[in-house]
Amino acid sequence: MASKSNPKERILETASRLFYTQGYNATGINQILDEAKVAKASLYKHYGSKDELGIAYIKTAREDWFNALHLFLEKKSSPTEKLLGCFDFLERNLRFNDYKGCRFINLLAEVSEQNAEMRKEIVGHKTNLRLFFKNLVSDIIEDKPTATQIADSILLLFEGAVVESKIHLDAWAVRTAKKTVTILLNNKA
Amino acid sequence: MASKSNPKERILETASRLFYTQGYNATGINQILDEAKVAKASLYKHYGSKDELGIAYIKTAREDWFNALHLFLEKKSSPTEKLLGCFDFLERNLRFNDYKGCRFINLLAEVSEQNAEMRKEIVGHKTNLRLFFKNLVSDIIEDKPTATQIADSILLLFEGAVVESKIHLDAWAVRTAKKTVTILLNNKA
DNA sequence: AAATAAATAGACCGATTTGTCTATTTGAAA
DNA sequence: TTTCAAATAGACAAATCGGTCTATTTATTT
Repeated sequence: MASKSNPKERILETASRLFYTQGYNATGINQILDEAKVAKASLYKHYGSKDELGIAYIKTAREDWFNALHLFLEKKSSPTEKLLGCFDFLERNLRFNDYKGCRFINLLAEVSEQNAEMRKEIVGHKTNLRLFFKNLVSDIIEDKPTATQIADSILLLFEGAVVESKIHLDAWAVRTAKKTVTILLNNKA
Repeated sequence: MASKSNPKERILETASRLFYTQGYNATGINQILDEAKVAKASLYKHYGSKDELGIAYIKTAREDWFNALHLFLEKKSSPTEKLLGCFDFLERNLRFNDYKGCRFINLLAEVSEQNAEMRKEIVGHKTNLRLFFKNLVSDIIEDKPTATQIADSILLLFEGAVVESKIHLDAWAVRTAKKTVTILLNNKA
């Protein structure tokens, strides 16, 4: 239960849920305080402002996301299995979150140039995701330019699937993306 | 000049620009009025509320988007040329708008379940885009399941390129997507 | 020129925003 | 038990939000 943790954690957990489901600008400080059952002074003591709470939110989201991915891929052995497993992970996650999409993409739509630190975290996360795919594909395909091209294509299919499943509230896009990844890999491997 | 058009048009033009660059929730009525140099009563006469202005915004954005696409593809003759031309159109557009991404995806991140009519317009637009690709690919690939699979893959590459270029403020994703489309088409055609 | 409609400026409203402050209570360590 | 920090409730502030209203001026039409 979130209500059992300490105030600082409760604030971040509640903010994380509300920022994700309602959006950052549409979520007010007072709603977070109400639902977290925490006093206002506690929020401004642990986090200095709403923006800093937003930064804490996106930073922990970064850690959580890759932690969950690596945990999911633990049992997979080959690079190909891991690559395809990413799309199973994605489908499970999107479904679990009622197709709310990607926290980072959603936030980026709201704070494009406003908060520089938020943007930095978002870009950093997506850069890591790009590198993650590149490293995996490099274990399968020797030719470097080809590996980069395929890896980036997988990235685009991945991101496209996230967005499209949020639009249509359905996971068909993720399965299509996964199928296309196998085609691309069989094509050049 | 926008300042030459009538108040109703000026409101929509200004709102369109601000909603796109700042986000819907982050843009207040008063800023729109200030920059459009229009009285508040004019806004509430022509559009009944901010939400209805938002709906008008996304409806005209729908029309404008496909109009611009069809105009861009006018000279292209073959389906393959048109498919690849979509990515040239995308690159030109994204660059022109300083990589602000997709109006529809951005708005969806802010009003997911709040405003049902906005969501309907967004989903409608993206459904049309999906059908657009499907029809084009169907002219190239006879086998229907294969055509659908390829068309949806192109859609995902397209959407992924939009998102990724917004993140990295660069068009490499669009060019990668375009290249992968040629691979997919040559693979099965 | 008179009549009518459109647009203007700007006061005003209640609600809400982020953020500050005081005063009190809780809880744990010394 | 005393002490000290952490958390609480809640008043308060200044700004902004979307939205309404009145009164005046500008344009258009007859």
